[in-house]
Amino acid sequence: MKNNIRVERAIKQLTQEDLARMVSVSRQTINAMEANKYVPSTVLALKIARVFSKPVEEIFWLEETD
Amino acid sequence: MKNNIRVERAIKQLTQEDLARMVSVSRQTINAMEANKYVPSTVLALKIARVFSKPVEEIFWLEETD
DNA sequence: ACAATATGTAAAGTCTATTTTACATATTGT
DNA sequence: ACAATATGTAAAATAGACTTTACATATTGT
Repeated sequence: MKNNIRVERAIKQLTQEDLARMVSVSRQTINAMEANKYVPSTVLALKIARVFSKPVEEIFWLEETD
Repeated sequence: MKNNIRVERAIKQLTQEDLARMVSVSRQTINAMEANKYVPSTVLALKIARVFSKPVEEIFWLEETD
């Protein structure tokens, strides 16, 4: 699975720490997600999508290998 | 977080085991999700939404407590 | 009623999401 | 250039996602 978080964050001019606070996780969690180091929970995906006012599918998408 | 999986599954006339196979998890995983016993990964949410041809947000939604 | 299928649930195990702390490097503003 | 802010990353710890096995109950079709 891949994601667009870094781009969406740039559009909204949010730092990793800003976003982390908005969705109640640590900054390292945001950093690791952007680096595709792990798959977030659905709760976190819904919260992030809500911050960016976009559907989950526009921010996270499956790859062949998923 | 809550979900609609049982309803969507009924609409498509799929058993828990059918759905489990389609998204490559165990039947107990589907059963536990329907019973709100845990929050699935985003990969699993995307796969389930794809099976039902609906956006993730129409199948999973945040509660106040999330 | 009987047989087959579907669902509920539980326990133990594995794997991985997420946190905390800490430090190094990169970027930005003045 | 300097100071402040932002990002990368790592290690150890905790919590929770997901599996496997197993059994009990409920539902459905004949």
